[in-house]
Amino acid sequence: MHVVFPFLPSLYTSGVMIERNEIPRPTVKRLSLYLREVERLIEAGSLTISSRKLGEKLDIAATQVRKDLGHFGQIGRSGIGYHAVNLVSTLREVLGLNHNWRAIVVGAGNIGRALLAYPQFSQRGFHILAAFDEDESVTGEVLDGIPVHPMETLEDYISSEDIQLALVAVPDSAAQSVAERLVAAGVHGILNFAPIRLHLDAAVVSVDLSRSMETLAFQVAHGAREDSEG
Amino acid sequence: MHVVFPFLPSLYTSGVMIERNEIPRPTVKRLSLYLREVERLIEAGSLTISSRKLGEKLDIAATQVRKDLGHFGQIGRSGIGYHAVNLVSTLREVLGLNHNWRAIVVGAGNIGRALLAYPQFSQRGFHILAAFDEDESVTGEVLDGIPVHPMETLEDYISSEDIQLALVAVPDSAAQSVAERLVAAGVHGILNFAPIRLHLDAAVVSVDLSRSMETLAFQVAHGAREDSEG
DNA sequence: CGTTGTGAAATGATTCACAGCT
DNA sequence: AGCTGTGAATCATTTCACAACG
Repeated sequence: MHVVFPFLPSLYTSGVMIERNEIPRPTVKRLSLYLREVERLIEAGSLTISSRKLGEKLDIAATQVRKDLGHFGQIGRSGIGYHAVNLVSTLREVLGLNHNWRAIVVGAGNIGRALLAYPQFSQRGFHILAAFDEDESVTGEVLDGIPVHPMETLEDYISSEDIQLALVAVPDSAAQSVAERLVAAGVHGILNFAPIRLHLDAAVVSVDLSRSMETLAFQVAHGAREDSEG
Repeated sequence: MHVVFPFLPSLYTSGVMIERNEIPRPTVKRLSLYLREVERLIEAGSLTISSRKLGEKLDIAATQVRKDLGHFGQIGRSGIGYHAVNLVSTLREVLGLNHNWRAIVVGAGNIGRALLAYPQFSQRGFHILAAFDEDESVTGEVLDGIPVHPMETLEDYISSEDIQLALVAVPDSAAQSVAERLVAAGVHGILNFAPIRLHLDAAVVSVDLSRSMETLAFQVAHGAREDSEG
């Protein structure tokens, strides 16, 4: 399955040109890994990074790395590698991380609270501005510096605060209807923690903990000794 | 990439025969979805389930469903579909869910605590028996009915309690060394929440929240309107 | 007629091989 | 020598097409 760039004829922003074509889904998922690893290597003093060095750290073939990065034009230099700082900025640009994302958490149960306290989000430009919950014993409180509002105020908040992303950690039975409210109110992307397939006119990424555990159980039961994403 | 069944010449347990051959990785990841959906359909009164009905619910092509289930022998009936109850038991068997999995959580921070309270695990046969943390202010406590032990007792506990799985939610910098201790002490599978690639002689499934958010950001930034796993 | 199971074809992704640059 | 970029080849997965069954 491919993600199609719907821009015609090309997207040109802050120096990174992306031709109107397709980026394979597996590539998109690796971009995030590359970004994090390049940042680590810069931290460790690297000015320039070869596809081989990057691939070694991540257990990805060097030629795979080059094919992936090749989608963004000829950004490397023969005999040298990739300019580390430029590579970070290309990856951030492509992933959409230059945007300042405004997000909310819906559902202030155990998972919701863990998300409120997750420090990596704000470091990455994902700003969680509020949480929402149905339970009156929690609304009005401030958890980890983030206010919890009642569900009735959801739509008003999303439009007045210009919220683009929502992290949905509500009970399974409520997930579809909550997600519909979010999208109707203007949210464009949802990170879903309920183990159901949401049917929406929006981007959805799901984190399914039971499924991850079952994949793990399968691997252990069958003696597989190999990493995989959950 | 394939998961190879290391059994010769075949695995035969409680009625389900799996020939010694390979099951594609994408198939394994769908099995879990099938199981959950079939359970829901049984709940809703279905005795028999067709590949088309199952596929519709999950947005998976009917022929994909049939190819996937075809790995476990000829378990469907032409003109009828699959016997719902038998299908559940085949899927549970294949996924290794008949086993009573004994697990621990390492790291009793925000994510660790959310995992301790996650009800779906025990429903699925994953029993979390204890948590471990370095912080003395939390060791000795009981969270959601689960005791938190000090890290020094990790190895003894794993071997004496016969722990097979560990959910690792420790700081990034500690993840690799903690995971090594777990595997050395006898753990066979790790669900890893740190955004690093663990190098271990064990099955590893990783849940990477930042990466999921970045994949979501990419999709929103590029106008994709399609679900994906995180 | 609706359904499964399955070879064959098509599609998609990774790896190879190597030309060309530094 | 070490490196990127990329067409070609290989490998993996999905989809098609259809025979056989209920």
